[in-house]
Amino acid sequence: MELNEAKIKYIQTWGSLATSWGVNKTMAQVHALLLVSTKPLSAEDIMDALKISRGNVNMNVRALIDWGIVKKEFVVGERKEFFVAGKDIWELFKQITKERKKREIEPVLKVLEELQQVEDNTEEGAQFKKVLGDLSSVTNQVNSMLEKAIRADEHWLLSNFTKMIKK
Amino acid sequence: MELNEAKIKYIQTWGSLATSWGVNKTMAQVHALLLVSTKPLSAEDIMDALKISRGNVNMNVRALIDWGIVKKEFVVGERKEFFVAGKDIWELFKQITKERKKREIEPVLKVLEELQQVEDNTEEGAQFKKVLGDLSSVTNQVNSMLEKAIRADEHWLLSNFTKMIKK
DNA sequence: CTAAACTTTCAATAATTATTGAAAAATAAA
DNA sequence: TTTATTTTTCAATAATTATTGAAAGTTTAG
Repeated sequence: MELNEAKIKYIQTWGSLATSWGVNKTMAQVHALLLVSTKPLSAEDIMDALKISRGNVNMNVRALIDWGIVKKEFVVGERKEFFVAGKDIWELFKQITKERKKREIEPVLKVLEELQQVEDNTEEGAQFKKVLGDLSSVTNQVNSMLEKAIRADEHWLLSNFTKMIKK
Repeated sequence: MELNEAKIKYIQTWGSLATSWGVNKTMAQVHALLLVSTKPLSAEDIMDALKISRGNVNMNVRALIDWGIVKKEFVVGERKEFFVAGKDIWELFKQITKERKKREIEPVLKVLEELQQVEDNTEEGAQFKKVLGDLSSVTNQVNSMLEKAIRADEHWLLSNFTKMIKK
C-alpha cells in the first residue's frame, strides 16, 4: 500500500469508527487528517482534502478546539488561520477521557443521586433505590478510575495494571 | 418525588444519555425499564410503558439479548414471552465492556496494524507510522486493561486501584 | 389438521442529525 | 476610512437513523 492511500484509509476508518462512539463522523475525520498531516492546515486545505463545505469545516474545527485536541496556529506571511492536532496520543487519550468524564459521566452521577432521594417505603421503592445505588456505585468507581488515569503518566496503564488485580 | 415519577425520569435520562455513547435511545430505555421492573415484562407491557410499536420493541429487545444483558423468561400459564434484565450492575458493566471491546476496539486494532504495513521510506512515511504505532499502543493498553477488568471481581476497581498508580 | 396467539420482518415514513452555501460579521491591509 | 480577505452563522436541504404497522411467519392448543 502506498502512503497516501494509507492515510486516506486511516481517515475514513476513523470516521466510521467514531459514529459507533457517538462522535460526528466529519469531526473525527478532520482530527485524523490533522493528526497525520506534517504541517498545519488551513480551512481550505481541509475542505479540499475531505471534500466538505467551509461551514462544515468551521463547525467541526471549532468543536475539536473546544475538546482541547486541536489548536490554531499562525503561519508567517499568511493571513488566514491554520490548525494542528497534538501528536502525543497519550495526551489525546487523556484529554478525551477528561472531557467525556466531565460532560457525560458527572451529570449522570448527579441525576442518580437526585433520584435516590425518592420518598417511598414500599418493597418496590427499596428495590428501585438499590438499583440506583448500584448504578451510582459502579459509575463512581469508573469515574474515579478515569480520574486517576488522567493524572497518571503514560506508562501506568501497561506497567502497573497487574498490581491492581493481584489480591 | 414519587416512585413512579422517579422511575420515568430514570428511564428518560438513561435514554438520552445513551445517544451520546452511540446507543439507540429506545434500546437504552427498554433496558432501563426492565432494570427497575420488579417482574418480567411482555412485549405488550413494554409497548404500553414506553408508547412504542410492537416492531420497535421486538427489534430492541432482540438487540439487548444479543448484547447479553436481557434474557427471555417464561411465566407459568402464559403463552407469550417475558423479558428480564439482570439486576447485578457490575455484571452489566462487565458484559457491556466485553461486547464493545469485541465489536469496536478489536477491529480498530486490526486496521491499525494493517495500515502500518505501508511501504514508504520517506520522512513523512515514518511520521505516519509513528502516529499509527502510538495509536495502536494506547488502544492496546486500554484494551488489555478492559480485558483484565472483565476478569476481575466486583471490588477490584475501588479497593485495588490505588496500588496501581503508586510508583 | 386448523385456527388462534404470538413473534418477526421490512418497506414506507417519520424523526433526528449533519451539511451546505450564501449572507452577515469580523478582521486586517491599504 | 474604505476595501479586500477571512471567519462565522444559520435557514434550507440532504443524509442518516429510528420507528411504525401491517403482512408474513411461527408456534402451540384444540
